[in-house]
Amino acid sequence: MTVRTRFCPSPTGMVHVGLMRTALFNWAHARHTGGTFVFRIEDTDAARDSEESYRHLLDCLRWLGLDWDEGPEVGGPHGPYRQSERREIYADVAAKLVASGHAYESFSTNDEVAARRMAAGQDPKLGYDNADRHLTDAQKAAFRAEGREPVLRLAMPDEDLVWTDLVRGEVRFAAGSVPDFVLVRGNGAPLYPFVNPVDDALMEITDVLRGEDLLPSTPRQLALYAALTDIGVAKGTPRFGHLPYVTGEGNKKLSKRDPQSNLDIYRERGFLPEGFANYLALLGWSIAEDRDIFSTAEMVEAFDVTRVSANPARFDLKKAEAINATHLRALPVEEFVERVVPFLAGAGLISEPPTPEQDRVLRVIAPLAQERMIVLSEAVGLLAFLFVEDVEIDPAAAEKQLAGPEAVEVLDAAAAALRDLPEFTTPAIEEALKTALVEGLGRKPRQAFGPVRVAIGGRTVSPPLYESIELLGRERTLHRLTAARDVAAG
RNA sequence: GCCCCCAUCGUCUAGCGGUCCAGGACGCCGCCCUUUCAAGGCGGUAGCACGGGUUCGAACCCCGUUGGGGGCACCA
Repeated sequence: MTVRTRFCPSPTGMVHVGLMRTALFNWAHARHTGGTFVFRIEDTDAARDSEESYRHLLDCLRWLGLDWDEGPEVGGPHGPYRQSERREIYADVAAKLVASGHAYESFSTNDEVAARRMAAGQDPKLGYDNADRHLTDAQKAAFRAEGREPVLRLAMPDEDLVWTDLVRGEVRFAAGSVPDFVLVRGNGAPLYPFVNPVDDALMEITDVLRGEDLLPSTPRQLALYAALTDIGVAKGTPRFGHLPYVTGEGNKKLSKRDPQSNLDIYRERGFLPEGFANYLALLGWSIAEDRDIFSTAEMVEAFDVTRVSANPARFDLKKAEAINATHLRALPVEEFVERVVPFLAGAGLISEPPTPEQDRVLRVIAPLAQERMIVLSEAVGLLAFLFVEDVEIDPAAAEKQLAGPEAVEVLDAAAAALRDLPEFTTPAIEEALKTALVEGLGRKPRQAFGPVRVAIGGRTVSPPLYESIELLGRERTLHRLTAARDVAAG
């Protein structure tokens, strides 16, 4: 039987990195096995769901490079793929469950349940006591007469609930440890623990990979599946695999509150989709003993759910950055330029698309910039000096490099050396500056080039100096040298 | 309180009974290269939570302890 996995988020608020990891694993599992990846939107909570969040979810999935075979905007044989459009289905299945005796009407209020447990000397936290399982028609009529609206509960079987988890092996819950749970609210609204398995069954999902937080609800789903299979709605029970948490500082599950959990910040900083996917994959999975850099295609090739680790993984920004930097450096120059343009344009440094001159400059500087960046947004600070008329000199850099007569002397000598240079090329510039500053003034390279760098780039960190000067051109270079000289002279 | 999950360097992990006085990566610390910052090269630091078994032999299997995490809604 071919594998069918699914990703079924609810469109509420921001997109969580842990959620994306779950999507990635489901997708990779489907792709590795030649199966189908289904995308379904669980928008049954009108109060929290939003259209904007829905769109954003699709956008994030596509950004990461995860395509779906069935789902919103692509359709498929099991649609619709938004739960808000599937209401009648749930009502129909619920009715069948009641008719077949798997589900029943329950009138007890929480207070009544708690009171009964207390009276029996039990902990009220034990939950529902299955008291309404065998209500007579007369009793039900009496409750209705009081104006009560029953919820629908599933009658749990009296046997251990066991499954072989794809990542954890055998997991067992003792018979009687899970109370009959609510499928449909008193007002007729179907609940998540009901609609989720119903949709999975109808969409013929074979492998459910989801967060560890849902592990305790699996026994209920097993029971539901058995009932659904009995009434012909499901063809059987899927395999389950519970993925470990992605945690933040202090081993706590990365919360929605934690800014670190928002995928947007990584996109905005300029993580590459393949770099971020690579890091996400490392959260619970490894491709080989001595390797951790790989493409998404290589992940698909090697992915095996069975080898996913069961222990929680801490999200480590430093490592994520290191992985991304490696991918960034491996990018062909053309592609690097293409990806960096939106960031430079967004900062107002270049136009989009770049002018021919901007493009020329970018192509020259790209390989030099590429190897000293970890995320694309850094290009803005690193390359701004090439695309403006006058640089703004960073005060800290000025204080460090543009203070006193020594700096004035260096800047004057540099200007003099470059003013009448016959060929304004990188080797000629290097030669001229070394001659003038190192030999001429007897300065150590460090002292000689520090002030020049700040004059040119406005900061102490920049791409290689001579290349930068050539790209800048004689006029702007001399102008900046003079401007910096004035700063140094006080 | 009840139920469940997890346990190898600071972090992510490899290890699926002998080839492990435990391998890789990030981080950190040195050194080299060097016009800055990086990158790159070389080297270093650091770990099988504890206690019992099983076995000729355990990081690997079993039990317990401890520690960490999660779930117990007419939310998803």
